[in-house]
Amino acid sequence: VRRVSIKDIAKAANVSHSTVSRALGDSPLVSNGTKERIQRLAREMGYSPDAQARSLVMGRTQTVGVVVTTITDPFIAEIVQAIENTAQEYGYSVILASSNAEPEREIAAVEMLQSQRVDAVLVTSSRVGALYRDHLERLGVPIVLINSHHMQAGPYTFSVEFDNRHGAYLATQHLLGLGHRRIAYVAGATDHSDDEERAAGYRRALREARLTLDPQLVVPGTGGADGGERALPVLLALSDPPTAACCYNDMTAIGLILAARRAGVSVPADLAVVGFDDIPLARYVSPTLTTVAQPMLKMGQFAMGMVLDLVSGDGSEQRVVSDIVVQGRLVIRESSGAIPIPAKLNESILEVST
Amino acid sequence: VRRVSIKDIAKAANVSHSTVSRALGDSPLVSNGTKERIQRLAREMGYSPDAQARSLVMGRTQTVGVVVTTITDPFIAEIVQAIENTAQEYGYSVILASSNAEPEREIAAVEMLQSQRVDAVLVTSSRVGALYRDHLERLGVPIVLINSHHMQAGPYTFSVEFDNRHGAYLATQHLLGLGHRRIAYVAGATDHSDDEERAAGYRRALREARLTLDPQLVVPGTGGADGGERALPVLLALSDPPTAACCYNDMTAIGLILAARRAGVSVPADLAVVGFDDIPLARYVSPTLTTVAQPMLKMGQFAMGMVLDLVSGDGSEQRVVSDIVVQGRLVIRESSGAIPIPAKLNESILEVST
DNA sequence: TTGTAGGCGTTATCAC
DNA sequence: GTGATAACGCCTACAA
Repeated sequence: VRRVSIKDIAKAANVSHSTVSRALGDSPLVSNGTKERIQRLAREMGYSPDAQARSLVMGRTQTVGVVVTTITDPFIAEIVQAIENTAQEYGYSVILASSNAEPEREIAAVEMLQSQRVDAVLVTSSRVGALYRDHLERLGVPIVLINSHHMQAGPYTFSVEFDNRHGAYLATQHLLGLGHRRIAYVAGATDHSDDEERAAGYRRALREARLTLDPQLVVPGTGGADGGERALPVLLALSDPPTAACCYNDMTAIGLILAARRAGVSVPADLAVVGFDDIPLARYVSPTLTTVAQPMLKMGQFAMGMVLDLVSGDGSEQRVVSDIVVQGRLVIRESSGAIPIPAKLNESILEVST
Repeated sequence: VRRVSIKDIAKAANVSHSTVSRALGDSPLVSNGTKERIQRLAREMGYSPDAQARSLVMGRTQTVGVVVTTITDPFIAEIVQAIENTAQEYGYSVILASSNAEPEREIAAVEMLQSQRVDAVLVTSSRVGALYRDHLERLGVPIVLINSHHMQAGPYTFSVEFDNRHGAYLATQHLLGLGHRRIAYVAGATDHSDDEERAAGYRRALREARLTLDPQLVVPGTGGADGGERALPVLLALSDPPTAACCYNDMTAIGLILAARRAGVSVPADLAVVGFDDIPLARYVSPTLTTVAQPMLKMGQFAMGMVLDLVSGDGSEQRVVSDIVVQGRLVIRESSGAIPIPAKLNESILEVST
């Protein structure tokens, strides 16, 4: 059962295949009569255009590549979902490639996407190594980095990033507003730039409140629940222990809360806790977790939007696309001890020119 | 900066483009000298083969389509991850299409995949409508349905399914083994075949234990946490309330546990609870949740493995591929009141011929 | 308004 | 061993 091509339709309609091509493309150069006849015929014969053949002559595939570390990360999944939705809306297909954070697989993925001649590449949450960056740039197609810290923008590289600093600032400010003066910061993995940015937001909030930074209140973590669990005894052992803790992320906060419960420390009465990320779990732990939510949906939409801007037109003109920084939103739940009023703050977008 | 093709390499190497094609394909028909020379040249010139052009002549794209309702579902994400990993391993690319469970988008997705000329399609967790099935079959490529209840296998359609019945049987048996005699079943959404199968497993376990089925012990739910929350008062109001509950899924179980805590009912002392699915949350609620884990990784691997079997060869011979049914594994945690010994039971595979 | 011819980047089938 | 040449399915000048 061979596939039906425009030539088959041409034969059946007694016209040339170019006429069929035009009719299916709804060209004005073909009479309405034959146009309808051909379109009906195409439908009846079960014609499906061959995207491969089309891109070969058109020079664009209407396809984008999405590189993720793992689609298993709920964060990334949400972003990819948004990307796919917008892509579909504009007639683009999405090729998914996961790297498992292994450099060699990341490179293999890029090469695969290159062979597939994708019109653009979107990369999420990659700690882009210099070497990898070179491979990306060599692609010769626009690249949009999402929450992937790129040191310097290349000619093809653009970015959508989350404002970690401001997010942590909001979280800390929230605790300050509740009257806390001894506020700890439980960090994530060391030398992770996300963590550094969040720590900076924490410090800024304290500075603004004219509090001196007590280095003892900043304890290391891991990014996982164990980090929070190990942090609790360290904090309790302090001569002047904190009454609140701002955590690198939700899992750290959850670890801290679990450890507190076991130690008989009441959250939020004895220790108020805020997390970061708003993972699904956050609304199911007890107490439910106050945290900073990232607008994954928007980030995906913006990223794909940038791609669409970049690939539209014939590519000759210089494109004017700005990097984007999105702001988070504080989600107040039980763990911080505030009256849980669904807050909807600062869900604005800050644009930064390239 | 035009792309470099084999013709460009041919010019640079003073050979014909066919020789280049052969050299790059590592054909034995070309002398080692020129072969190496050409391959080096290709690398230096930054050549990347054009998958479009190749598939056009080869008749296969080395590409599969994956249709999901939403990649946001951690379950589906895990399966897709496994699919992508195996696909990558065998040199296949995956095109992702999400339907949001909307029929029209599901059809649009299938048409897109058809235009992309994917070699096969994998569908996860779709409640495949008859209409949709027709569209799928019309594709003319093998289709593997994962946890998508397909009434009857078509010539191109194969399946990988989870044994819901056996899973619920295991869960219920576990509660029986702990001495419970009044065991409730909190259902999911009505007319969902997963739920029906799980309920059947529950009934079977009770029957085998020579217990009469009390219809009052089977209460409706929603599939979400609210279903479990609403179930609790219904169960407590019974003249002879249950001492244990087997839930349609983890979210239902978690809802039940949350409601129990608020009502002062101790879990597992007053009410033992088991869930189904082993979502990430299950190990973080308190008490941690005893549940039935589905081997998502395996399901993805099997599914992609079937695809590889189906597309290998020249397609002329009849393929012998069996539908697959995978078994779950009971994960014993705190909520059922058993001593939490990591159990590794029944992780076997049952094959059913097509 | 329609048809003819060429080409997109490959691989495959012939000759030489 | 290597080189012409013809596909694959589509689009698009150019010609009629």
